[in-house]
Amino acid sequence: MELSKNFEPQEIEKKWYSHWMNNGYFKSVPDDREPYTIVMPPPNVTGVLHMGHCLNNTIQDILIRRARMQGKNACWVPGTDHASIATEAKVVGMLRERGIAKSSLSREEFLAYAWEWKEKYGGIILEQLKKMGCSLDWDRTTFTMDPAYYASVIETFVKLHKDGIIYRGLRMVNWDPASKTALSDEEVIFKDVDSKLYYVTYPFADGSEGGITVATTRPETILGDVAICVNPSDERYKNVVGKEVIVPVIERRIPIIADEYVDAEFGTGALKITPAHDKNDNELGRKHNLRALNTLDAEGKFTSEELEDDLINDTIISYAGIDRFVLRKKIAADIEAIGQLQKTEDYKGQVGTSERTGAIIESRLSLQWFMDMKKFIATNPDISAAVAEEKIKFHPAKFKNTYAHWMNNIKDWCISRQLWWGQQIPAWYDEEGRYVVAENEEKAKEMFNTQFSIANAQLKQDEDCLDTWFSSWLWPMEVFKGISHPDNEEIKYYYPTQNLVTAPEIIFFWVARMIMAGYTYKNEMPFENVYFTGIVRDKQGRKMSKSLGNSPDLLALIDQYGADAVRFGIMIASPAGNDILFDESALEQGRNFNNKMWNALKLVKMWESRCEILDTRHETNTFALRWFENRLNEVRLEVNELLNQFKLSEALKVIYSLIWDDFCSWYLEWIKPGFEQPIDKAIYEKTVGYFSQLMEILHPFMPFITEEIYHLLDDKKDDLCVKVTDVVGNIDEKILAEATQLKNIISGLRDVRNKNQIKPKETIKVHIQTAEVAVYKSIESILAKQINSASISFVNDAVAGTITTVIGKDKFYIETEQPLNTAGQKDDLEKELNHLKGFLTTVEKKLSNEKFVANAKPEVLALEQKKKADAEEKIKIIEDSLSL
RNA sequence: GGGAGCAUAGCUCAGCUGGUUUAGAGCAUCUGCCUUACAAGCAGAGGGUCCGCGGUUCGAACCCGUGUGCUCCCACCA
Repeated sequence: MELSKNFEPQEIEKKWYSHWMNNGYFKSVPDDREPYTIVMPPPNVTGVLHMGHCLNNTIQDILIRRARMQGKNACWVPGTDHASIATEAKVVGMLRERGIAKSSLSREEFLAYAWEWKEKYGGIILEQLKKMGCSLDWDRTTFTMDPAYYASVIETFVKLHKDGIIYRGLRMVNWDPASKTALSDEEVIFKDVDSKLYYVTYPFADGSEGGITVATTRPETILGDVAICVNPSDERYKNVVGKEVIVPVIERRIPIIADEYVDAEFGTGALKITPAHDKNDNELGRKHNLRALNTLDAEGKFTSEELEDDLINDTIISYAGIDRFVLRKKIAADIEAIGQLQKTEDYKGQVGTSERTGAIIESRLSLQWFMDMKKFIATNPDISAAVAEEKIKFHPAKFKNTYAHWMNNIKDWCISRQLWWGQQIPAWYDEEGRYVVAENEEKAKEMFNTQFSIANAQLKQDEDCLDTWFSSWLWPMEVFKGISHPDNEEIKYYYPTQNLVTAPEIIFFWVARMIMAGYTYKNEMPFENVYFTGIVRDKQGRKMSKSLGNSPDLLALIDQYGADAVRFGIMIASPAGNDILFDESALEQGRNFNNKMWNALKLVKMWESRCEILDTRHETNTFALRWFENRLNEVRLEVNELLNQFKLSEALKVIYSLIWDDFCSWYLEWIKPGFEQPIDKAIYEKTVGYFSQLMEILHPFMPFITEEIYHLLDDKKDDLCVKVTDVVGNIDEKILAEATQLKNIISGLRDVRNKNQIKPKETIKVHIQTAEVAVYKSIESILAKQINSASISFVNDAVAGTITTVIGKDKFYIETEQPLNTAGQKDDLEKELNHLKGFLTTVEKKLSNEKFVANAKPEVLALEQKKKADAEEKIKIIEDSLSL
């Protein structure tokens, strides 16, 4: 069979993915093997594949393929997340483009559009993962709004409500005026902004001279002011506490009160209190029994609905419907017009923004559903202990602290969203606003009957739906129906899962909450290890984003370089938890690696028809065989160890070097027969075996090319994808050391050739002066071939008229036609000599130090003595050479 | 404001509990090669005050202190 010049991934990748699928290799059913489970972090249905997914899923695929090859029952579960707020925003946008307003639709009509959208776009990302070679059990694909999943979320809500952990209450929440919904604290992102501090004077109500000046960044909230607060120990304001002042524009009389909360150092030391629009103000308001007057509607526009009639004047009527940021400037101008704006100052502050819409968050008093997290985590001490005690291991471990800190400062979780796309809150209200929480209307009616003695109540379900994360926290259980059908065979077999691979950004959103849910509902951790990936950035270290246009099209990259090369490129420089700087040159390196292996295959295949049973050359070649076998085993142990520690990119580097350097550059060259010469059959067969093993080790990282080469090497019945790896045998350290020495000699003598400008085709003659002639017997012919030497002989004395070099403890005399560059040789030897002398000095210094000799461990001391002896010996050899 | 982490070759990073040859790899660079698997390649080479300063120690890239510069997380001082 003719092999193409370079590796051509496209067809081969397609071929193998369908082969693996047709054979059901990714499918898992419980059996008597040890399970190895990963649940994929479900991407949003709105998503398309980007570099972050690529990194994340490549890592998972490496782990799961490795487990499969370790003989475990590997199960990797795919799925998608309904992503309540993100998806709803997309659907609303899509409708707007079609000229349909969400407000013109009923809930049912809107949801019909949303499902239509989900069916159309929701599966795209999963299809893209197949291109990357991800070995997911597709039959298990789960969606967080599948009927059973939906029911399990509702059931969880009902249970937690019954236990008094979920409650409904009027609280200050983070309000997103763009999507008109409440958000949890985690969904608010604080950003630095340049703003202004406005100094506004409130005149005294009794008409006395002056007034009190406050500094505020938000003049628009003045309309909701109910008090001015100062620090009780602030001398400046001692006399005014208890007095009343007039709020500018709205002309409301409000008291001056005192509270320790106020920082006398900030601004003027006087704080205006707006309980309806600020969390801290709200607390102060409650403490001091103040009203909360809301002046902004759900979209962040001014409304006078909650103001008392007598406070509404013409100016205020003219504010109706004005957006908060326009209003800010307008009110500032109006206050300035009446001479009560003292000054404005530039101010650097922070504002909270919505993670999804980017809108600036309003603190808003709102009736929402909450989870009492302190109470919840107190129900099971394992929730806090699991990570600290490393029952659940974080990689890298530094995220333990982050987790612990969050747990210790946990706040109530606002779980209701004013959205339709999601699990609708199972609370049922009658006309008088009484409510019960139940799985369905029928049960709700029964409850109304027992609780309120109302038969056949007319009930209406809560309009709102639940936070997306209130469903995804059940993911590792419910993908195996562990909530909807507890104690089924699958959940018993697959749970707890082994690994979670995810981004540190969602440690609170998701990881922490899965741990809580896992311990609560299964009394068991959801996963043993959490591998936190870094953020994929561009070459300059910038986050990849649509607006910067620095986010490459992954599918185009796969087309261009092949999936294996992309996987290689993204993995080669991505240690756990570190950001990765994505550079297309890494993909080139991956593609080049493909070609390297492909060409090695071509070389080996060329020999296939030239196999003969040969005795000549065989003896020295056994050195290459014995060495490579041991080297292979050595690396297999090392890779195994690295993978156990989740050092994936380290492992890949080691394998890369094993294949490129050890196998291609050294081993194949050592056993390579001369031009059109036959190769020994035994050597050929061993080589095919080694090559197959190399493909086996690399397979989890680069599944397609390895499977292809594995099969092209010889006629194999099995597939690499499901091959179970053998145990590594013992390692012969002696031969590894001898090979290292041989490599050093080859490189050293090649360097001599280079420096003396001996042309590659020109042969040399080498005379070796060594104490260990026997060692050279097995490597002699390899050495001769590798340095293009016509002959190798052993001598006891210097050979005149040759180039002399010292490698290790042996001297080499090189006979050549070239004129001798004695000066250059001398320089090199002297350089080496200086280095050794410097080294010897440091060693001698140590050894002559009494305290070192007294304190150092015996093996350290022995080592230093050996270093000294070695150095002295080498120095002597070089000095001998120099004297010639 | 609180906490965590990082700083090693031009770039990206290894270097585990202090001693293994006066620091390693990949990429990039330079030199020589179209050598019969591979120029997307081969062979070889150069390149570092291990961020600064101080300390502990017989011995520090590694431990401690301090300064500088980055990064991230948490926290609504209006």
